[in-house]
Amino acid sequence: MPKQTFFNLEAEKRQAIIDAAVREFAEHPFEQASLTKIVENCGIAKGSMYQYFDDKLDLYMYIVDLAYEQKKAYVSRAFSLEGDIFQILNEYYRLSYEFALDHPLLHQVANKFWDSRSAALSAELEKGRLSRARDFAQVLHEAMEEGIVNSDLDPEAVFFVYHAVGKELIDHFHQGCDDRLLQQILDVLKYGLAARN
Amino acid sequence: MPKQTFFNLEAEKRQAIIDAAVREFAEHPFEQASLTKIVENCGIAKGSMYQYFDDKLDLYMYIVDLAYEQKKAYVSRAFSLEGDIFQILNEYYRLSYEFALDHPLLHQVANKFWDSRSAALSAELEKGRLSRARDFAQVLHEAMEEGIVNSDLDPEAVFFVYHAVGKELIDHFHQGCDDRLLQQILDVLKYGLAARN
DNA sequence: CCCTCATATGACCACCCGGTCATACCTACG
DNA sequence: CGTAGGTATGACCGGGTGGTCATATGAGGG
Repeated sequence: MPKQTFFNLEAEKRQAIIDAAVREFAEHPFEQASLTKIVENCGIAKGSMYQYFDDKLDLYMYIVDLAYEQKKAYVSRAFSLEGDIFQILNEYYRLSYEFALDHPLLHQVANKFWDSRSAALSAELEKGRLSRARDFAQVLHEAMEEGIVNSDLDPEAVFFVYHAVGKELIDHFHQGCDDRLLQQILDVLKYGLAARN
Repeated sequence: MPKQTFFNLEAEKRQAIIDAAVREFAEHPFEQASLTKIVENCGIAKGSMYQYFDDKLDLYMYIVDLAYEQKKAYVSRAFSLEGDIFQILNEYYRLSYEFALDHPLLHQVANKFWDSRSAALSAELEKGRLSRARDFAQVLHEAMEEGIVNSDLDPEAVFFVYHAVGKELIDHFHQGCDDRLLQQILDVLKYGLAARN
């Protein structure tokens, strides 16, 4: 968490720091991102950064949280949608895509976070995965009870598949992902490969 | 490609270099792997490394290729299997898992390769993806013609899904992956979420 | 024996990193 | 005016990096 000093800053300066950090963390994973470049790009002294944040990790997690807060503002609408699980998933990925288009840098920050292999970040990663799993399990359970989703399937395995495909999808958003392909991919998951009768 | 000098080395010394490099690249992605540590761990001088390889990238690609050659020796059997596409996929991931158990370090090297974000590696990454896509498209096409696989699906989308799930699966092999979960995941892909009648 | 040529070496280079700290600055209050 | 406390600063630290190069070694052939 940033120190109080950071929040005492004039909004303009604070934003300059955030912007520079977002740009750096959008381009490089945590370990390869350079604090030195961030301070150069926002025109403050290296030492000042340590008046605002404990260390590089503190700054990073602040920026990642910020990116996820903004993403949540887009994506959470999907879960309050009236409709079956397939419509919800549809909307979820459509909104994720919209977020990626509107905030490409924040999107990349949030995205690169999942590639982190640092021991210091593994706990945060697991926390994020669990929170996603809970949201998904809820929706899936209802759909199985309603008979919309094949209840022979293992919910854990279903989440595994959606998590994997979701990650890869979101990875590919930056190269543009037409609605058609997105639809086709969700159809593959919906109908499965095996021919029906 | 390594220089001729490298192949003139006594087998034992050559292997020591390979082993040290494999260990380093199994633990760290290309950008964070340290040449200095590699030469320390195999007991040769830093300068000698540059008698054998052009630079760090040259060494890295040699090691990655080597890992993939070994992996192919395991995995290629799946494609010559008599049986439908589902049996082939089954065998493919089972063999991948076996490889990960038998050669955990090579497995990690091959695996981490896909996380590379360096511009210098993106061409190699795309080449690898295309080669996988071709193998897969072949099997998929046949299965669709035989009516085993739902031919309404977009082959590109099917590959996307399998590529994504395959990557995530293989990522998780190092935490042990019981056969049951693997089977369940493949079932999710096979039958799809939507209830059948 | 000497000359040649491939190979081995590690000190060294320039550069980068995250983080620190003595110092200076600035404002507000007494 | 003086002092106190929050803030800004950038030179500096120790340590790391990939890569180079003058020099040494060693084997083979004339």
